[in-house]
Amino acid sequence: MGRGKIEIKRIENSTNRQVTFAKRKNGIIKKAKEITVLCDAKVSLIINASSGKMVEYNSGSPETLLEILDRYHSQTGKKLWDAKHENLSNELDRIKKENDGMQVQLRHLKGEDITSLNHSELGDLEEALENGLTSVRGKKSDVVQMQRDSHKAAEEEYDRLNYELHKQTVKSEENLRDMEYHQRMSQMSFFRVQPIQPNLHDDHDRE
Amino acid sequence: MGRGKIEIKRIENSTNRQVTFAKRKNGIIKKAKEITVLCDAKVSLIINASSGKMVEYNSGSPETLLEILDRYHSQTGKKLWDAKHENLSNELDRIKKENDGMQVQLRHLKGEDITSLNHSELGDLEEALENGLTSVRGKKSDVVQMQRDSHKAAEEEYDRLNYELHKQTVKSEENLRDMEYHQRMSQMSFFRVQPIQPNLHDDHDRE
DNA sequence: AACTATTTATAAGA
DNA sequence: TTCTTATAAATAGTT
Repeated sequence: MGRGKIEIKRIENSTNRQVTFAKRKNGIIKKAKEITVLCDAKVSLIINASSGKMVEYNSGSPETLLEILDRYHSQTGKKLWDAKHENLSNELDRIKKENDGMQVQLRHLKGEDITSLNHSELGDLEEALENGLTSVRGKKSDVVQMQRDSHKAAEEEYDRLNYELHKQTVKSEENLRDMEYHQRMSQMSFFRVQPIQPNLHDDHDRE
Repeated sequence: MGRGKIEIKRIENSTNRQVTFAKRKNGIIKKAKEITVLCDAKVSLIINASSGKMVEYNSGSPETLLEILDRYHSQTGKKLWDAKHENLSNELDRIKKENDGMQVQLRHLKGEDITSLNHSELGDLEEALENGLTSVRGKKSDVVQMQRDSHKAAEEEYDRLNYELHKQTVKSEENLRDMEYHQRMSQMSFFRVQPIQPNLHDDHDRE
């Protein structure tokens, strides 16, 4: 449709190609809008120029695009963006299974849901529980012992301090006694030695 | 473009609308193909009829569509399927945490990694283990009892069958004895009674 | 970016 | 439906 018919093959002239792209791009978008209105259709249209420029047309909101893509996905069964999610999805599945397994184990260890277990499984379970119990009790008694030890150490320290205090007290008392003794002694010499001293006045008087 | 000009508004006549949809849908797809070839463009086109029927056109493979959508995503910054990814990611995190928690619990119940636990936690753990052990032992003894019961029942059945067999044997022996007795009797009568019987011939001879 | 000769798409009819 | 065809619309080449 134009001055001349063109073959449908890549337009080699770059300028020409860009012009044609712009024109036809608008044309397609216009058509998309028209069919949307005329026929109640939902259209998702994304056009990438080789230059990297991009345009889009969505009838309706981005959610509509998502809906369309969802339907595309479910109807065609093609992967599309699932490839992105595949790893995540797989990991989720794997971990969910792991989870379930552990949940069962936990319940068994708590003695729940064990109706379906046979005798040997119950034996294994019992053994595991016994081992756990032994281990936990050992640890617990360690903790108790440690507490006891630290308590004992504290008591010993207390005793030692008490003893020190006592020693100090005794020493102080001794010191006190000594002081009193000396004091008394000095008082005694004051009262009693004085008269014994030669009375110089007397002597003097006598001389 | 047609016999008459039409307004761009919803076509009320359903048949007409469907026809127009089919025609224009083809037209758009044709245009999409053309621009793809002419201008080196990448086009992703998905058209949904209100009826639910869907068509698509992608220049290139589904991966191209994915690429286009990727570019759409990165260029527009619009969410699109990120929401899905986010949900998945969140769930994965949640479950991983759950998993870790259970793993710790399991290790604790097995008596591992309990160094960091305090006395009260150890006490709780011990209690849980004891409960589990009680429950498992109870179940185990139930199972043993059941086995014993079934064994006993089997033995009783065996005894009963043995008794039946014995009865049968005794009966058979009695029958055998009876048979032998009767046989002997008949032999005896054959050997002994015969002579006692009136000898008809003799009688006859005698007569 | 506008123009326009032509081609192409398509609305209505068969 | 599909085909036909008159006509509207799109657009290639030109300015």
